[in-house]
Amino acid sequence: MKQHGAAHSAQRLEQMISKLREQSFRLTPQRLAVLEILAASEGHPTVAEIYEAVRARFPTTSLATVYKTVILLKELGEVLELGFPDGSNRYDGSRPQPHPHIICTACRRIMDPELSSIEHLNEEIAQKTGYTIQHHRLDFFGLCPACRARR
Amino acid sequence: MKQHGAAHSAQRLEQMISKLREQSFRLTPQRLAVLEILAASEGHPTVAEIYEAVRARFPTTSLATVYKTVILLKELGEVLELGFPDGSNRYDGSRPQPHPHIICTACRRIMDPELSSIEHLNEEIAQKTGYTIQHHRLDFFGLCPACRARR
DNA sequence: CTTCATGCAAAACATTTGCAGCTGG
DNA sequence: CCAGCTGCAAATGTTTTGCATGAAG
Repeated sequence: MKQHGAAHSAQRLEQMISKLREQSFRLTPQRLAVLEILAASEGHPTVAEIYEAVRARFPTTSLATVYKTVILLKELGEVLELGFPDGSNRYDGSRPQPHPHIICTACRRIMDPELSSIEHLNEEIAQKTGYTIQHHRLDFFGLCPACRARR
Repeated sequence: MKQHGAAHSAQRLEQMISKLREQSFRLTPQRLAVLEILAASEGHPTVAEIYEAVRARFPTTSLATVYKTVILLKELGEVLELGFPDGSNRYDGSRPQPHPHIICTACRRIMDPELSSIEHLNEEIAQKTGYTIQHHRLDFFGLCPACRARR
């Protein structure tokens, strides 16, 4: 269901670094640490989680810097921001293109399901509404098998 | 593309009132004002907008009460909450069931497009992942015809 | 009458900003 | 070197909470 972890992660990291260099952004150790965390993230970490992970590797990093870096990467299209109604924001640096998510409403875990027929929707909408579609967001909410069993 | 405004709005208001009575929640003037605004809302107002609209009719209402009422209605399933990555929350009291939205990234207007093949997706996901799907969220982002012309 | 709801102000959060000092290229 | 980045702390903005008062049922 997902690409091979380590290889994909290394590739993502390279891609992010290139993008920064391309646009003459500096590669500071703090930034690099954030990039590595995001590129390697299998889950969908919050800023606070990224901050903790970065600190383990580079202890003087500040929360503000993590925010600034994440925002920068988002603007460069190298990270996908997922905001939820409860105000929590999560980030996906592993797959920065929009893709569906499925969120367990009990354990709050987020997964990336495969789903074929979505690109189709963009076209249908464009045609019916006359809008130029830039991107979309599709989330499913429900109980994962483990949490369902636990009830 | 949408139900007839006034009739549908009145019907939604009745439905909300019934739901509150059913569960023995009190019908205060402040609540009623919020219900009316939400039931009649063609757009997708923010809490601040609801607050303003309610104040026009019932000037002593506090922001906290609007929040509490909106949260109550959300829990009763009578209002749909739409959170966005920028932290803004919007509410749809006119159609409380999940439905797709299309958001213009220039003028920020939100519309409700018709789209046939969504229920189908719930099933496909349930089958592929083993989750019990409770609800979903589908948003499209793009330029509306007016904003595109303006470029 | 007896809750439950309201309104106020303070608290709680998450995120952003201003700025002095540091540092990558 | 010096523009851009960092870290700190303060500011911001939104939503939540505690509690005394008021009113719905």
